[in-house]
Amino acid sequence: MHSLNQELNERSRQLLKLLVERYISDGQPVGSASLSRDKSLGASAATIRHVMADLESLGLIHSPHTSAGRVPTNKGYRFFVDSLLTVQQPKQQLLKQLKINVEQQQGRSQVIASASQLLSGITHLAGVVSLPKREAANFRQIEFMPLSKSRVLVILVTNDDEVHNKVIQTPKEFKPAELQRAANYLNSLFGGQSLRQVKTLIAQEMSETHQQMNEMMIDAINLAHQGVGDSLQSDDLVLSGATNLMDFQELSDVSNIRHLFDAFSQKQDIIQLLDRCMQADGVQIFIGDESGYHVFGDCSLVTAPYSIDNETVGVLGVIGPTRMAYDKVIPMVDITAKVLGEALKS
Amino acid sequence: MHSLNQELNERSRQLLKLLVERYISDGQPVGSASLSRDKSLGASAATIRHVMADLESLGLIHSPHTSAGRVPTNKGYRFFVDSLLTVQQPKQQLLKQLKINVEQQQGRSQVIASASQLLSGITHLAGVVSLPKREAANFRQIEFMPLSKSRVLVILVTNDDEVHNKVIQTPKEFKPAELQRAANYLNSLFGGQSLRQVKTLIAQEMSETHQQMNEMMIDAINLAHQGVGDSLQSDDLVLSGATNLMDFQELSDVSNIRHLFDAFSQKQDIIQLLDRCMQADGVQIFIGDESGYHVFGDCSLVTAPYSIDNETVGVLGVIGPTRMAYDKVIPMVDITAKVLGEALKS
DNA sequence: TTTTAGCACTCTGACTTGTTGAGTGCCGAA
DNA sequence: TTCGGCACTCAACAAGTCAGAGTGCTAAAA
Repeated sequence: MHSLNQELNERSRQLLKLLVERYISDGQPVGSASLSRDKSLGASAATIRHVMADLESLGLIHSPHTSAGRVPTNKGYRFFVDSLLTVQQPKQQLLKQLKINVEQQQGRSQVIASASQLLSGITHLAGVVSLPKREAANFRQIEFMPLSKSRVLVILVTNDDEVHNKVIQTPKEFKPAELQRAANYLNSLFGGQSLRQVKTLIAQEMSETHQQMNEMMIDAINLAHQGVGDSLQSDDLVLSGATNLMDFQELSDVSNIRHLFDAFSQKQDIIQLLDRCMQADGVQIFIGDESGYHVFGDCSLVTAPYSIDNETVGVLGVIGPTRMAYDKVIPMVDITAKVLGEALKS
Repeated sequence: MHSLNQELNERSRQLLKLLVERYISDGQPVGSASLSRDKSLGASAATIRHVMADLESLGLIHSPHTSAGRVPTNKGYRFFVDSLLTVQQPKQQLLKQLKINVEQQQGRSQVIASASQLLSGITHLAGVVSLPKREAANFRQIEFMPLSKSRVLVILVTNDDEVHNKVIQTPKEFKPAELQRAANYLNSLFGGQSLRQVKTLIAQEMSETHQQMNEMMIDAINLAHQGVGDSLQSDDLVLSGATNLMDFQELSDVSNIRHLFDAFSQKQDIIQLLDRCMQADGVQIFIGDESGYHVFGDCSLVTAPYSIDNETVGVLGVIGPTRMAYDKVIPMVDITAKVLGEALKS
């Protein structure tokens, strides 16, 4: 099969574009007569019907029933966003407003929450932001606090002023002074490096022959291993405006909504899905079940990774019905990712 | 108006009880014929109709339309749960299962999440647990960490192994050693006391004449004031199984569900509502909009406070349609509160 | 060969109509 | 006070009608 681009002549593409746009704005199947009224095509309803028949045989549109107009298929949407879509650049004013809103928040979690809310508020869809990967954060300070004989509380502070804590089991009892020394040692060893580096450093130290290390250092490394170890992949996400999705009839049967919200409270699957978008460079779009996630049968997901200092640390995006205003959503997701990255830098 | 208890004779009460039970189990308006088939009443349909007419004029039941059976009103439910309900004691085995499930979790938040999930899982309704008030927790240790010239990170560890942190602005620049001294001082001063006590202590110290205090102590108290100050009412709640509510037809029109879920993601109003239940001693029930919260128009809320060492620290409960199996939900909420309190003690 | 008008056909959705069954209120007898 | 009987009401369902929108096909026009 050769590319649709070659298969379709200019008029067919124009027609498909018009049809998708019309369906997105009206939500009703669009028929030949309605399209022929649009002067930009300059063809009669009958001609349009011919073209539509072609498009249907190519699987780009289909009829819900005999005498309803046509509706884009997922494949049709895909072709539309890939080859036909002209995105609207968002107003400069909106960008400014966005920046102000996000940057006036204080605290990492506030900034992220506001980004998510802005996404959902402006698009009237559901906004989602994955929390920044901790691996990218820098090690600032570690402290140990004895809780009981064999339990120690590890407090890890990263340079984005976040505090992570974890209770670990220790093989032996440590005296406060020992813990203090271990912390001092680790702080001088790891201070300022990224958690990813720290992790590899710990792995190195543990595998090396412990010739030039004294007992305290060995203990310290072991403690760090337990305390820092799996605290890296604490994935989570912030979801806003999920209820916006209830306003769309195409999703509005209760069982559909139920599945969707089950997925939202599950989180796990969505986190995985977003993780897959971390690799991509710019805006990425999943239409319908392209995500391999059947719950999104009638939904699309528009995502963009966001980065701090050129390093991708997370993903944000918008979830909505396949029938969404891609021309507005895509740039919105795009600039929100940039704004969020900027805001997190400081 | 004298009490309904006097107004109603035994048969009327039996009938109301039967009617509510029938409606709760079937979800259909229940008619006189259907009730007369129940031998326990021993009255004909016509007689039952007379009684029903009385109950209707008292506002305890009503007809959705001329020829549909009767349905309990909120007032009817209220009378039912207050005077007619015989709760089922839950099986011993369930209690055991519950205990095992909750106690095998590790970490406060895990324990709470499991309690919420069990509530929703067993009742097939929405479970909700408010996080324990921090005020009840004991002060264990405080640490200060300089972030920049005028910003200090306060780390507060409580005896339930929870770590709370907050960035505060300081009027002057502190040297690390100064912060260390301040922390030491505060730790020796407050160690082991409840945060509520600590709070009053701080207030006292600040209002007293600072005669016998040196400058370090004054700084320390000021830092503590900022760091501990409003960290007390960090209210939050854990909600599970909200999607269960979508299964009930009486709520299943989309706009109803939307309002309900808006409220859930809002959280604030529900937190307030739960807070009001902290005062109550045992299980408390809000039927319909008795809560003063119109979103719950067709919902009821069954709550119970839970306590650690005889001190009430939080509230848990179940949200469901007014037509819920109160006889099973009430004891379930009751024992879950006890189990949760126990589990949090250790 | 492509485009167009015309036509018969199909399907949905809104509306009407009739029927059934459940339930009610009232009345008069037991 | 209780009960059976009776006329009445209403929702729910099924079936039928109708207008409107849209289609595919065909034959004529460009």
